[in-house]
Amino acid sequence: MEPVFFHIDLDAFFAAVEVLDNPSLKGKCIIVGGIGPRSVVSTCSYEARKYGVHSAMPVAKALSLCPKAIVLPARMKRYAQLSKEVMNIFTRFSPDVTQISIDEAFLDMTGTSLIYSSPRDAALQIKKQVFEETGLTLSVGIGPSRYIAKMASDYNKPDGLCRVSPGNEQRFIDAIGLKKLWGIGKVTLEKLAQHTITTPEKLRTYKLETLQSMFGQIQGSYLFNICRGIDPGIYAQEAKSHSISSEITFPTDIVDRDVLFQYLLEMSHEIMFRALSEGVIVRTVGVKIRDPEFHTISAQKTPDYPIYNATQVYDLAKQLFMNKWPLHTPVRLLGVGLYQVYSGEAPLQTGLFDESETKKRTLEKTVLELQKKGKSVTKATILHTSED
DNA sequence: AACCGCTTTCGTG
DNA sequence: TTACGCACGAAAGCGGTT
Repeated sequence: MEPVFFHIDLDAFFAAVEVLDNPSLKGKCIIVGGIGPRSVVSTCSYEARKYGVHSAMPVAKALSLCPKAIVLPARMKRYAQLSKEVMNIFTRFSPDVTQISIDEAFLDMTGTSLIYSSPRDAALQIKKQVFEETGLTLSVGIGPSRYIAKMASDYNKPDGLCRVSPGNEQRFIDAIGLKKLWGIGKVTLEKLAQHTITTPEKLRTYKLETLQSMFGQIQGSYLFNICRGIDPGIYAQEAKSHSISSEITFPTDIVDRDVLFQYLLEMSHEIMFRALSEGVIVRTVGVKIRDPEFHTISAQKTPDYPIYNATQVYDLAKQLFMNKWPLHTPVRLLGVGLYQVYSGEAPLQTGLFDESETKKRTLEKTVLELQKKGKSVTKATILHTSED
């Protein structure tokens, strides 16, 4: 049976939710993003986009382009709530819904022609139900593969609907151009341009082996495929290990080691709390540090034992920091991360804890439960733990 | 040759 | 005029070991 995929993208999602919750904002230039001096735009309303404002732009620059814009802080909890509602609506239309971000999902609609008169009709029904039940608009891309559907949803937005029928994949890719292809960013675009490759047509003149020697094995074959409208198949990932991290860009650069260590401590607790909530095994701890000139370094350590409490994370992070960062060098950004985070099913779980380690682990969980309950407790807990 | 640890780079929303 | 977050995954390249 002929495959049919939908890619659905909520329009200016964060900004749309803010308008939904405060209708007096309707029709205005809305920027959702950070409030600090070094923050960037997460999402902006289409009214703001007319002034050249876009995601990832520094808020200060956005305001110079569009001084009348209203800047609002992100309310992730609220967005997550509405996202869930919308995703639930999607499940009425397909048993195979894959959420890929807070505001995007793939639907495998293969075979649903028996239920809906056409893919277009199904898409219109989805748009209608989501709008009636939540007030949000969205854009739907329909195609013979997930990759094509993803490109199609971007083609005609907001409140868009675009279908690429089988056989037209390559024509469609040519129409949208290299810059808008999923997986080609600023750096790759520039590298392609240096080889005088500026269109998908030109890219197709290169042999697979040539592209692989130019861009590496994986990216070479990726480029070879997407410029022909062939799905690069990057969705089927067998869940291995993942990572949990936290980082902060300071409002002004920090030199004071004690202050930096205090941030390391708080972030260590926060990420280990998340790990323990998931009930996972952690193997690697890393830090990330950026100086005022944007030079960024990272350092990791994988001890030959698993990591089971926040104090361990902090001690390792502090060691890594001290080994890597010269005294008196200002820090713009500081981060801590857990890597090689395995689910409970991971082979490492069994037989690695002796009795006392198990006790410590249990204690840590209890402490972190307390932390959950309030800020004053959080502070006290962190201080207490650090002095132990 | 296969795998592991470490660091950097690139891309996404 | 400049201005540039955060969290995550994938991959490359290197040195090292099995």
